[in-house]
Amino acid sequence: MKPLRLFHYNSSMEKEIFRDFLSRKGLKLTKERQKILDEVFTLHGHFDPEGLLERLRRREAKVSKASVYRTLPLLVQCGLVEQVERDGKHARYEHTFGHGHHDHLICVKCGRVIEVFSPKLEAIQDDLCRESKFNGITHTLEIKGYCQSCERCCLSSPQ
Amino acid sequence: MKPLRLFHYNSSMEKEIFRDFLSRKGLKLTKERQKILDEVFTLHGHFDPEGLLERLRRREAKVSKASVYRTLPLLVQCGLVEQVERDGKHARYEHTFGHGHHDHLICVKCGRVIEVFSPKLEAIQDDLCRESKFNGITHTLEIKGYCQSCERCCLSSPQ
DNA sequence: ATGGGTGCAAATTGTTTGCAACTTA
DNA sequence: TAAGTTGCAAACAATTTGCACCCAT
Repeated sequence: MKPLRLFHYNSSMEKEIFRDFLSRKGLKLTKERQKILDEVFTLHGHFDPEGLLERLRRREAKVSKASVYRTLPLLVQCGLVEQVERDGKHARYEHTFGHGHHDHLICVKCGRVIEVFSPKLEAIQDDLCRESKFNGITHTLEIKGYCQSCERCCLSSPQ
Repeated sequence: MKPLRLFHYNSSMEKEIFRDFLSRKGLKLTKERQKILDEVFTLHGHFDPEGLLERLRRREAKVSKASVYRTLPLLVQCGLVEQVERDGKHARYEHTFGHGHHDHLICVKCGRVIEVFSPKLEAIQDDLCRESKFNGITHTLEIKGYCQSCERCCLSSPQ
């Protein structure tokens, strides 16, 4: 993990990671998988399969919906992408490599997402895992509530 | 909130809370809603709409699938139930009243769920919200990894 | 060349909804 | 009795899958 930080961020690193992962499982790095990987790391922030597909279409990239749905779990499995929220029916993802781990404050009124990070919080989670003899790999923390502007303008509205 | 702790836990309290919530919104406490509420507080642990419906059927309770799906959001809205995980397609819930807030360590190998709680962690979350001027209402923390027994026996198996 | 991968369209499946009849406040 | 609620079945929408052809390794 450490050495990576010494280099200038290189956009082909995630491709190498993905390729390694695939070959270790006897799978292939096809053009479609590459296009999907590129798009995921080009866009910053969260995305859902639908939106990703749309972005791919808006460029040249001809990738089918099925391939998007088949590739996302692979990206999650090899740790390049995380599933961050599943509100209603939509699964939402974000890429994690070169992005840094963080948690989310989600406004239930306007949907805004604020990214936060606290080393102390990470440390306490390690403690919790240790106490339960649990080998924690990843975690998701989502705090739902009201962001500043919704708090200000909608205080007394119903719901 | 305080007075409740002074009494021995009384199974009708959640009913009162639900009734109050409903009447405040001009809704009614129907037999179906009561049966659903009872079942949710009878079962301990997590559940999904499907499983809840099955349990209801296994007793006398004639409640339709539609009513289950229509009632669960109400229970969430009034704070008696929380949505805790959404893995694959299934939404999972648990009741919170008389149960105490806690977070989850989820084993990705065997699916076991360990409940944990840390006041320090809660406090740090409050800090995070304050820094972002965010009014946090609820939160969900899920740490995924390997529980002790899966760690022991499956260390080198693929995936 | 061979085994995995793709696109398409059809199938699945969890969840939502329209509606006529029924209950609760 | 007025307004919300139910059950049913049909509608939806996100995701998955079968299959014939295609392409990395």
